[in-house]
Amino acid sequence: MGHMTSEHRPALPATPPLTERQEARRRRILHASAQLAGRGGFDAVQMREVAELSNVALGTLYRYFPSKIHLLVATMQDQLQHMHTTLRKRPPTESDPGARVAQTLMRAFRAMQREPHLADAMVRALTFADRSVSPEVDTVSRLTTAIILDAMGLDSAATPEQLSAVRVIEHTWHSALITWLSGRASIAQVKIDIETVCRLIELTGPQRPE
Amino acid sequence: MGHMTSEHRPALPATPPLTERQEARRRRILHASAQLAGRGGFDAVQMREVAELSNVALGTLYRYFPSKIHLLVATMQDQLQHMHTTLRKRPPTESDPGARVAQTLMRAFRAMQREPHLADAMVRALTFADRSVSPEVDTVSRLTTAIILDAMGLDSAATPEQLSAVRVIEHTWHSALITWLSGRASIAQVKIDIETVCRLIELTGPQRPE
DNA sequence: ATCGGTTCTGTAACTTGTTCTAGATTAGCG
DNA sequence: CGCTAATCTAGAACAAGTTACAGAACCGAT
Repeated sequence: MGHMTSEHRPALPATPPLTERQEARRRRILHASAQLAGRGGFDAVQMREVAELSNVALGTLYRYFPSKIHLLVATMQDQLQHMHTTLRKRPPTESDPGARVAQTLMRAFRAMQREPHLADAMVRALTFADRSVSPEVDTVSRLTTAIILDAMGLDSAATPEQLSAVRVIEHTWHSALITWLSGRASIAQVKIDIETVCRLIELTGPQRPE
Repeated sequence: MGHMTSEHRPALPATPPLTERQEARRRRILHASAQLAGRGGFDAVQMREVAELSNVALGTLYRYFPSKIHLLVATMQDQLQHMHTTLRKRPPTESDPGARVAQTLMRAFRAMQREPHLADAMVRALTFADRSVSPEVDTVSRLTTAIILDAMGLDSAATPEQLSAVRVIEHTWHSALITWLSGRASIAQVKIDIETVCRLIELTGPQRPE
């Protein structure tokens, strides 16, 4: 009896609909994860502590998130959603697409500077994830791409070259974050790297001026 | 007791000279690490196995490499040295600096395709490393920079802009590798990303004012 | 309200990175 | 050579991620 509930299954193996209590549990878990991560970074997110803090048994935690990496990547999804809606409220002011992307990424970067431990936990999990987490990491990647494309302010679809540039920007964004988080690059350095890579956008097949 | 010779300096610099047997032990450890990594990637490098395979006690292994991450980053240093000398023997044939860098990185990439498990172990360790491994990761970064600068064929010193471009290329290189290793990007995709980012070099010519 | 299957809980066990300890071995030096 | 300090070995012990399992609680359908 497949009713017509809003159920699209393009990718994931049909997430069974969660009851209210289950949704609440999921929330509590993600909240506890972000809280612990914000306090002490990747290492401070200990599965036993997450379970206790969210009033859930350890086994249940693992039923919701099959590994610590899954949990932290899901936490990043959550935070990115917030970031995306926040950024949409105040679109970048620059006129150049490249400059707009750089401005947006620097805003995101400043948000991370406010919670460096949380950023550490999420980014480390993201880059450490192996194939078993690919779908979730891909979701994060798509979110990041959406944020960048938003910043570019494209009316029409992006060209393949532009998409390549966006992917390179994402690469630089993640890797620059890592070097900053591990203390091997300064904030100024990250800024320069972001601005440098955003110049790629100017190079690519620009939207034809009308 | 307190002799003038540097004894247990908590800091980085002066590695006390190793005896021959110690040098041999270090070699055996690195060899065992690469061997296990080549077989099954990051997870297959288990400290107890490394110790046994290199005929060294577990405590000794930890004296030489204070963590699994340190060990794998050192393994990467080792492999990169090889790669550097190998690449030097056959410099890139392209004429454009950007194309030369892309060609060189694609060669390195093909080498990794021959040992994907080893690449996995090394790259995952590199990006997962925290502050305690910063000096070692920095060494790897300097090696990579040297390879890229070599490929550019610079006679004189690079300009700051060029150095920024090189850093962005490094970011892209690492991150693209990760997406490939975790199965989220194809080999062709990585190639495109490398070629895309290498276009930055053309932008930053030292003898080009505009 | 009751039944049957699923989910959740509490807890123990297992895995692997890391630390610690006591004794054997080695290196450097007079 | 013989001494002393450093290093190495073997093994236990600890920490945190992960798995396993028995019983309680919950959900949906009858």
